[in-house]
Amino acid sequence: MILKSQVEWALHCCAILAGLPEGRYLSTKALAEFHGVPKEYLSKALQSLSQAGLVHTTLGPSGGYRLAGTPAELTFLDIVEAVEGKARTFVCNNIRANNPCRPQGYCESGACAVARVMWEADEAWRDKLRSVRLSDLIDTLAKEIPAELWKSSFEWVLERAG
Amino acid sequence: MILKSQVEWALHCCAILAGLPEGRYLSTKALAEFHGVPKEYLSKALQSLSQAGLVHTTLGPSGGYRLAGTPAELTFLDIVEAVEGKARTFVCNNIRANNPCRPQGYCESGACAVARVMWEADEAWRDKLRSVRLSDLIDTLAKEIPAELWKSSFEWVLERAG
DNA sequence: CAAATAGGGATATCTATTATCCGTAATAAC
DNA sequence: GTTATTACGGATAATAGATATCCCTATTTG
Repeated sequence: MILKSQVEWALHCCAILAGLPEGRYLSTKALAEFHGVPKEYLSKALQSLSQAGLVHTTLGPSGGYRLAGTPAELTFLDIVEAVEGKARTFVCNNIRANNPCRPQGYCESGACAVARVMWEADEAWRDKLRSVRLSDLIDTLAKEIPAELWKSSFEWVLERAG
Repeated sequence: MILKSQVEWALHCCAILAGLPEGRYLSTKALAEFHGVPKEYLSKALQSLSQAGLVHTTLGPSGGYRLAGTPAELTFLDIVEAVEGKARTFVCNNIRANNPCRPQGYCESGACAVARVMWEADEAWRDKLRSVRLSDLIDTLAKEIPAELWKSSFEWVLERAG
């Protein structure tokens, strides 16, 4: 069970978009080049972010993506769920229902106890992702990335932002 | 991203094995029939449990599986990891390394900040699974399953346990 | 009008999951 | 000892999902 690589791409892209000046947009092409990933496929991830309402888009030359809100309003969970979907990672196929000792027409009282535990773990995962905002990531990156690289990356983006 | 159905099977099988009297074994065939899942494929999941040391096996007629320890010594995480593997659910492909602004031969200081957050969430998931013991599940099931069904299921198993 | 863009659909490729089959060694019952 | 039954591992196939590419359309900028 491994998350799509698009999740990683989307997170990094949002981190870049978070540094974009007000009203500017960055294209799929620029984001793909910056991260060294295939443009066409990255486009699908960005469309997922768009459909989830996390980013705004504009068409035409100088078009592209910008965050729909502030980095503090966007959580890791928002981004992960936009790309990966909101479905639980554990699917209950209710195999207890195959128990040969069950009386005919027996009706379940509630969700399977096994599934409930797995779903609680799933929720713990989501809770953690919900607790980290994009702005937290930016703060961390600002501390860890050398000032020189931070600056040149910002300029690289500005040159291509419409 | 969805867990293997074998995870569900393994959890339910362990719940059954937990009720097995001391020194008795239950075969793949019986476990497969009880849960209504393909015997050959379930066998793979049980082999994973065996390789992880969670269950003991015996060959020959009246052979099969029993828990290696007590239900209180076995956690959900043990079972999930035995089947699903211990690998993290988020793989960092280090796409930050493709940043065109990076100086030649630039060396990472540590793990990517994005990956660290994703891995923390992964750990939160594992922490939750580690906190629930198989004995906890049995306690829950004992409360929720009608006494009649509980008893008949136990007898069904006993008839087939070697 | 021309160029560049997001968006969507169709399609292909690759990988992981799901599933089945068969041979081998070990064990228990007879 | 013989036979039946079992776990185990390897090989293989079928299916689904992830990864990736291509093309067409509508829209916007210059």
